[in-house]
Amino acid sequence: MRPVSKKSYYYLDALSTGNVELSAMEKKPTYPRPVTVNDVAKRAQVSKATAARVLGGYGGASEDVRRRVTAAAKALDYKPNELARSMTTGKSGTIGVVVGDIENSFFGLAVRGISDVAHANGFNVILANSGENIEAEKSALEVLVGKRVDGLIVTPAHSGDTAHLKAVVRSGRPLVLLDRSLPGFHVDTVVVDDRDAAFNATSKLTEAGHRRIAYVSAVKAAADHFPDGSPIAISSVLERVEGFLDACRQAGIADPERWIRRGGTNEPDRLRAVVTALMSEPDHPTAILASDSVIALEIFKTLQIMKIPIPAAVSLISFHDADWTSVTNPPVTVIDQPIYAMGRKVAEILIDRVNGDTAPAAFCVMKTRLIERQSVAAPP
Amino acid sequence: MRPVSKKSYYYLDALSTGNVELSAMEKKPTYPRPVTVNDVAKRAQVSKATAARVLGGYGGASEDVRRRVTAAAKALDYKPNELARSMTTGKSGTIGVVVGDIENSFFGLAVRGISDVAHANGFNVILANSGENIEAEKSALEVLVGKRVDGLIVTPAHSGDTAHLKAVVRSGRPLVLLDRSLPGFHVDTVVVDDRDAAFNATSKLTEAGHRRIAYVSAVKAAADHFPDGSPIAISSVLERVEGFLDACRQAGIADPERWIRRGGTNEPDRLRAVVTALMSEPDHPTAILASDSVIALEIFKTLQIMKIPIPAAVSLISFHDADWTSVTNPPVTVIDQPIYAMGRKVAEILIDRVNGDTAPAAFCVMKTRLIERQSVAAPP
DNA sequence: TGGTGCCATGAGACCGGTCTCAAAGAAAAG
DNA sequence: CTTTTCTTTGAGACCGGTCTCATGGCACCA
Repeated sequence: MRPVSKKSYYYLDALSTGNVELSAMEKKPTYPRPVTVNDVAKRAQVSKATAARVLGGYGGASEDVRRRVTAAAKALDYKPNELARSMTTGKSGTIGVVVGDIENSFFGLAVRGISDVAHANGFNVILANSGENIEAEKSALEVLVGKRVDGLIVTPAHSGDTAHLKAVVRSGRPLVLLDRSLPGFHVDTVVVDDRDAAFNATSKLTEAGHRRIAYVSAVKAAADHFPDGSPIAISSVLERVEGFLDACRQAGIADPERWIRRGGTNEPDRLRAVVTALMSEPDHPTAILASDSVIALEIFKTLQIMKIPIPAAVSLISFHDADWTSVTNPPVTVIDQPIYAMGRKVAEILIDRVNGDTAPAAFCVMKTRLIERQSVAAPP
Repeated sequence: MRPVSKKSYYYLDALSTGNVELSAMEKKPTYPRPVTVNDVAKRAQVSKATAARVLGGYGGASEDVRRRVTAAAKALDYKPNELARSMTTGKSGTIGVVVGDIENSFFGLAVRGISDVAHANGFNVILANSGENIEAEKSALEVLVGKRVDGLIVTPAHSGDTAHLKAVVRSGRPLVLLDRSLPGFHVDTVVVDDRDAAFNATSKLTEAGHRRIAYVSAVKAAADHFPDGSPIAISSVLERVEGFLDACRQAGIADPERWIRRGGTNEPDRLRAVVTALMSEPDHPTAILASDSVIALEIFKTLQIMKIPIPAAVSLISFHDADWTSVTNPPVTVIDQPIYAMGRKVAEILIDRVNGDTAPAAFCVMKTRLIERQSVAAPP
């Protein structure tokens, strides 16, 4: 027997086991190998290096050669292999974005802002969803770094666990935080004035005469209550809670913490239970502040089911001027955040960094605005 | 309230002292070169090939070597370069998705379905937005193919211009169409029964006694009217229009085409103008069928502004059971599409193809369901 | 004890680009 | 006409993995 090459061994194995895969493979049409610079070069009668220069648009070349190469490329339908290109240049022309919940229109809008700026600057966007889960965030980051993205935009799911983010910064890859800051972590950050926003909204409620005001947030946690010993892990949530509490205290409301509740991301059932329980208490709140529009929508639905009229029995204010908030009955008063602008801003900062900007880390706070509609009234 | 500077742009470094990371950054980006298999190999005292085998998990290796390499990798914090890996294997572990409008919750949900299946199978998703623009679609495709995605999911923006899609198929890269089919283009496709859905919804309106029914679609075009000589370029739109017309004709309505209108994607002003014009005609329609939820929302708002009561003066049915449709006043009757399931299905088909499935192209039609709420009544 | 087959390992080609460097040729300067 | 400078071009290394192939060692068997 002659020496058995790996190939013929595979072949024998397939035959002896009656493997169907092989016959499938045999049938599989053999697609043309994608054309490379080398193919173009040969056809244009120049060296690989020369062809690469005109194709990649970096070196000089005579008019004659340039024309020949371009013609050959078109004739062969040459498509550059971005992978190979990225490998030598070290640049992928891609930025990675990790958001908490892609289905939340807040992130949808922010991502559009990011994409618009990215594409205008010749960058592509790889989007990953953490589902507000820190482990998913870590693995997403791992993948994006593995793909050698040029920079990262992240809405960190947890401010306690930031080793993976610090590792990114240490490796020299630009990172910008969106919507949430990380205490003690000096890196470019774009957020809104969450504290002011919550303070203003809550003040609006206290001024209307409310004394029992609930704050319902989205972030999943072990317990429903915030003041349960479990720390608040997201800066924007913390800021909002503080603004909320400040406004309550300033209005002389005692123990406002008791009305703070958490729902869960993508867990409408759980949130509904929380709201139902909240409103079933004997001295239930007369006003609710919702931390985002999906929370608010669920609260709205639940109140509707419970036949609790807005704003007659309960007033409602929500973060995020989602599109539906103006068509409900009543339309709901919201805190308008410049989300699209935030997306643009965060992408602009990132791209500057990718292009070599070494200025000190910027902390960018954007203003919000209260849009008063008809979901706020005096308490019953 | 906490003072916020007008420019809302702070330099943290100016406030904090002695930030090591940043002062290092001010110098030059002399970051440590990322560690490679070679580095690991050297540290573990084995050859590059051996280290690569255990790191890549493909070849065999003795227990001793395996342990040494693993330890070295951990000590050096080795992160594989996916780019390099993809280049030799030809597989990137990534699927590309091109949707019409990422902000439309229809696509948001579908993308979540796709992502869930993709990630469960070890694939990553690169998302691109065509904005229903055929040129943007082409360029997105170009980029994704350049990045050597393993497969593509596309919602084609135009059924007349499909050369770029055919080129993808010809190159052997799996492609699956979502939500829209392409006539004469035999490739895996996942759609809903648009024609039936439109027929049923329209029938519901005719049964309620309506004779003047408008169909408002999202797709941008040169003119407002469909029957203007410009062909309908998207299969699902065409199917819906046909279902709509069939139902009208079956109810004995003459010239139903006159009530067909187009808005525009991401052009609320334009759509509002269309609706306003439509409803300002002397014999304006008494019912409207909206082709998706963002269209419906805009129609809803416009009618509200015009003080045209729903359903007293005008009945409304919309495609897509968007979350807000149940909280409006009145809640709107919708055609529920299994969007998330469609996303999952389309990803499953694609991944099967990537894994070598060579079965003939599948055409998958999913059923819709009419959810009756309170936006339909008899005409005034 | 030699043959045989398997396993572990290392050397080096390879993927498809970029980039460095040197040689050849052309134009400009002396 | 020679020297210098600039431009155009080609040869080949390189990026960081994968993969083929050859080799050396060991177990198994007659």
